[in-house]
Amino acid sequence: MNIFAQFEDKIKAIVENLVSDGPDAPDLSRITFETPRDPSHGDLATNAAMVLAKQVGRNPRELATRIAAAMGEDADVLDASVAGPGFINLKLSNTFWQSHLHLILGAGERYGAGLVGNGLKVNVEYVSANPTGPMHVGHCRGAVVGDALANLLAFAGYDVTREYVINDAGVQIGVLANSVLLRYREALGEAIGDIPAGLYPGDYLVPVGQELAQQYGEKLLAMSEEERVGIAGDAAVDTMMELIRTDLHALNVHHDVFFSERTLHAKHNGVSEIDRMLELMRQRGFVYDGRLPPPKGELPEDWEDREQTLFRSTEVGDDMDRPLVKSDGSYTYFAADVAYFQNKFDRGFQRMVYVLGADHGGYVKRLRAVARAIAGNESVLDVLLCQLVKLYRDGEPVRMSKRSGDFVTLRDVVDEVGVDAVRFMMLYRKPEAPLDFDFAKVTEQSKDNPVFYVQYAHARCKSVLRQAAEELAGIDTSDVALLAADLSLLIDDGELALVRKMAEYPRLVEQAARTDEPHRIAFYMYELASDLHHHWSRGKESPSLRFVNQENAKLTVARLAMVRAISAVISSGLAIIGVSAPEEMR
RNA sequence: GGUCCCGUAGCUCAGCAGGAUAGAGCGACGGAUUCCUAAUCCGUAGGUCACAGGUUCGAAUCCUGUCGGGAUCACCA
Repeated sequence: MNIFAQFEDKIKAIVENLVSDGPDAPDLSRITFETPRDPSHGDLATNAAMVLAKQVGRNPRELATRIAAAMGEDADVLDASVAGPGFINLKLSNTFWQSHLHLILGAGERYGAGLVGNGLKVNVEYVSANPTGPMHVGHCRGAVVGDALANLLAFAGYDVTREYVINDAGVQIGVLANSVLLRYREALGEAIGDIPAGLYPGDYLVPVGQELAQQYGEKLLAMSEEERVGIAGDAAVDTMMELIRTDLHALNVHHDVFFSERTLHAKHNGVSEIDRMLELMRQRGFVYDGRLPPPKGELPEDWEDREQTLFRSTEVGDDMDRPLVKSDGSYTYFAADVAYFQNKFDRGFQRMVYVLGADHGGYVKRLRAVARAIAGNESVLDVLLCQLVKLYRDGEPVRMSKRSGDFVTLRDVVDEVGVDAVRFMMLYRKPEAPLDFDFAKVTEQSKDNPVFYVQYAHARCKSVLRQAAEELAGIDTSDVALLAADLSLLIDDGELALVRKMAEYPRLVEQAARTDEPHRIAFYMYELASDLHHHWSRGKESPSLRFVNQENAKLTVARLAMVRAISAVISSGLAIIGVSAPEEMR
């Protein structure tokens, strides 16, 4: 339990006694503890009196005084005072913070873990880039955010499955296959000239064509169109997925399941998963045959009014019903997605998270409708919409087109800027804010990237531990020894402030997990690093505050214990972000 | 035109379940290095939280509307 919840429980017990004479039980849910912005207000502040005053018809300050008096009896509370409109400020004893530090040390990198998830089965789907080429820089954000979110949820106690959907069933795979076949003919010695419009021109398809030429010789040319395209498509998708996996690993992004969309289309005894889903939904009244009203405004040129198979998503919150079958008789992507959601539901996931780019914003209502239709409510669904990354080079916007083969790959960015810097940057702003990414600027100024600031703090902690071992003969800096340190020697306010900062971490993890906001971890890491650097520099002016004190081994060990705790928290947070925690930076 | 996201310091962005005097980095200016890593620290300057209403003890935060920017809008994925 985090210390805020701990004190909330304490105060609720007190409050229940104080106001139990009323007719209705008061609503205590809005009572919270915060760390006051101004440290002179104490360690913790609560709004309890103000929240309750109106409910029970009493003066907030009078109520606060009575609650504070009771709170002051608590062994951990040094002082409880009333301030402002009815805040109750608590000053906690040094003993409390010292014993909390002991608790952090005992938990180590698991401090703050496992507090909210309850083992709930969560599916996090992210990246899912089309297997038609290497990943470009635009995929970067969703990949990092999704991966960090999965790390965060797992840390918070959820049973997380990380999933990637391979869109290997649409028309783009046919285009890809034909693009590869062109490269195949090229490999056989044919002059192909310019790549025709409508096909993928990228050089990355050249090896696939060569591979086909080597494996099949000229045999493919003699095959039927369908067979040839099938073989080329399979080969291309396999190779592209290899590329993508390699790129993802370079970005330290990992998935548990690569789910092929084709499996939803594959017939077993003449029936596919989509067929079955459609039948089920038809029975439940969500699928019908009908006509859609034409789009508002200007009619698309190729608009045809026809009867088609529709999903009754208006029934469950969407703006319009959605087509499930295209005019050529094949299923729409949406049909596959409904079946895919059903598939996840059948696999027992209690919560489905989709990490999508902002260009999919219009898709969210549809997904909610699907969740309602299949799971009965939309609370099982969480959509994290990442705004797009605008890429600049020297202040000029970079135009990218996958069609023309002209784009900055994710790999280019990772190789030049470094995984740690890229990941931290992607997480150092909330996902719903647009992100400007100047390639040249990031590359040049990588030293200014906040990731190094945090990593340096971790390296500093490790450095202190090494230094102490060198300077004090016979000192034991093992975790076991530090856990046994006499922490009551830590009485400096700067030291205790660091413990207070660390004590915020478990609640932060809870909130970040609850709101799907991994970026909060990154910001907290920066703050904790800042606090450490600040305290460190105090040792320059006051040598008595330095962690390593050659005259006092016991004090040194106590301080090392605190340093060790900080390194554990930073290391834990960086692991969630997916950034390395270096032992030294030189 | 409909829907979704954004609007906070010169720039890039935080702001925790509505809480006390709105924060950080960069940029600018001024300082700190015989001392556990200066990849660091300290100080100064800089704000009508887009605008207008509403909810309440209290609003950058919640609701409504307006303005501005971005994304998206049958049969693509």
